[in-house]
Amino acid sequence: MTNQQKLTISDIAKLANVSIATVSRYLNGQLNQMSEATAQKIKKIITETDYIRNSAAVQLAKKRSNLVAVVASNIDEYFSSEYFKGIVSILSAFGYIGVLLDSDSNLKTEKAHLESVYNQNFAGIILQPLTTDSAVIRKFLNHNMPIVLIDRELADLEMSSVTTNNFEIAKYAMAQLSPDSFSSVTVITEPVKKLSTRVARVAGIKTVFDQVNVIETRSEHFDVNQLATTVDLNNPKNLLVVLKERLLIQLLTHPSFLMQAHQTQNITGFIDTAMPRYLAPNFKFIQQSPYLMGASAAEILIKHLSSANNDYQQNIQNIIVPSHYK
Amino acid sequence: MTNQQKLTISDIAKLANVSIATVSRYLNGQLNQMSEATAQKIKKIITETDYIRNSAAVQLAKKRSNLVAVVASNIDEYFSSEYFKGIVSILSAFGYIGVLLDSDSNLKTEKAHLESVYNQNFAGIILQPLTTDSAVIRKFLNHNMPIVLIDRELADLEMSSVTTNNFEIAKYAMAQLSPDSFSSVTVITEPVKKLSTRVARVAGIKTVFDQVNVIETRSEHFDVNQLATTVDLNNPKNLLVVLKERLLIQLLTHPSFLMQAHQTQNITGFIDTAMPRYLAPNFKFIQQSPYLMGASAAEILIKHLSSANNDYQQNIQNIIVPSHYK
DNA sequence: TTGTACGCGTTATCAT
DNA sequence: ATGATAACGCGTACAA
Repeated sequence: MTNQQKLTISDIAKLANVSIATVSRYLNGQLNQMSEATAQKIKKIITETDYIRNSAAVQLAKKRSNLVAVVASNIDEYFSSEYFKGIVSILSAFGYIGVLLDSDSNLKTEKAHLESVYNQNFAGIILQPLTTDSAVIRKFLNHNMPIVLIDRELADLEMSSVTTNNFEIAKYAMAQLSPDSFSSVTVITEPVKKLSTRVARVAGIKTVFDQVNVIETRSEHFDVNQLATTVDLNNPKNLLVVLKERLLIQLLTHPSFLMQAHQTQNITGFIDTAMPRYLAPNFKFIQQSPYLMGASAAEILIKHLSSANNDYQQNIQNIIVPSHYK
Repeated sequence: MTNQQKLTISDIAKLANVSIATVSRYLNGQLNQMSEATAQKIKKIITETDYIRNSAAVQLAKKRSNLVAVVASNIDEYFSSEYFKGIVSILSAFGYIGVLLDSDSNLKTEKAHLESVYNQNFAGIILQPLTTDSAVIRKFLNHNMPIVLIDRELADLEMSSVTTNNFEIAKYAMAQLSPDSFSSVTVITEPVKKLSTRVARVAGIKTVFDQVNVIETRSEHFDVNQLATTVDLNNPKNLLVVLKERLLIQLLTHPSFLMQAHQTQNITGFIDTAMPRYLAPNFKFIQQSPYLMGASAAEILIKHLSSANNDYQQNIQNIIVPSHYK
């Protein structure tokens, strides 16, 4: 193991018998500003010595970073990893590198991350917000750090965002399920609070059904047996709508459901993977497109990044990536 | 939206009527080196102006970064997100921030990430390697950039790692399944190649069973129906061992298995979540502890980070976090 | 085509 | 307790 001292650009310059300016130009791809010979000379030295730039110095001099923070509400969700992949695919095409921070469904963690992102001068941030308090986020705008929201919006602050058509698709799905054959609906969801996503979904459902019973639970503590004590899971006149895939899967894998998997559909929900379809091949679900959402978010961010300093306001976009009931 | 220019430490110094040295001391928590009065004065200005340090400059001056890269082979796996959470929990306690890069099961992507990590001067890296080529990684060692491997090892290079007891637990699980009642074993796995994890698991199985048929597939293309044409899934004398949770779930949700869920166990596998247990409550599986593995990896990295420059070799640790058959 | 010299924002050493 | 100032490593006018 060779323990080389850190080489600097001036070391390379000396070794190549050129000035640091020339080396710097080489490093920045300005090859047309130098003779082929010197370019080769420099290239040789650099590969031989395995030299790498000090990116802190680069950032300081160039006044910009190429790191984009992606703050996910909880990476346990398949949804997160999928949109992250979408984000990275776009970002990397523009020379940015996307790094994932996990809020772990914890408001304090999210706040800490936002603080970090803020301090580490990332070039921009894509945020799936946990908080509904826009004050935490305003800071980014004040400091001209581009931000785009994904999955969820914030009520009282105008900024770029990528969401899905929660309200419309919920409404549409309900309409497809021949409302006449159900007398009531039970919605199973994580706590609705003010989260735009969940609020919109419930609202969409309520446009079709009058009798809507919303049951809030947390997936970590979700117990189907206990649920069965308050809800008649086998009542064919009661439609179950599950707003989160993990909860849906737990329901579908419950023995009472496995038995009736081929009967008339009396359960549906929002899904991100194909797994619910394995469990109930004949049922329809509301399928989101997280990868696409991520890609869109990244595209918007790139626009903000590559536009002049002060026109964040001008470039604000609110994109809706539709989900499908199928 | 106020469009403030970026404040620097010297701006703060002027506003507070002190020198930049004093402000710098304040920022670095050396409060005992100044009067209470000046500390308050500086604090006031900083909060009022919402000043933040330029971390590129800090890094340049301090010659160190507080970013740790976590390069996952594919974040679709629940396994990844779980160990990432474990990593972050330790890292953040030491003031480091962990950022996740996703290789997306793609060797080229992994290589690109390693290159990035290398160039962005992160403080260290935790890698779940896709490659079996240690040359790619040797560079990190050469440049004194601490690295610890997670989940998988590399044959020909000595470095810190955290793995599980793949061989032993596979062997143990086989022994528990009363080998006499099975005449053969079918192993279903993603391509084994040289991946240490899969190799060890298969080896463990083979110590107990002679008749082992290894079927390689990719989870994206996995088709249970097709598998059924070559393997008799309902043969009670044939034990199915699935090395990857996602494949296992697809098998368990297949109609033919749902029917026999309460019979004698003729299928098992490696799992990371509770989902397979929902599907087959009476079966036993090999459960890993990704969160713990992540935490261990981070602890090792911290040691490398906080020890002197040149003794990576001295601090090499190879930790095994056991999995359990239950 | 190539080189000199200054600036980027902060830390840390040495004075005072 | 506080201040002046030389690094840190690189980019980039401006010169040559």
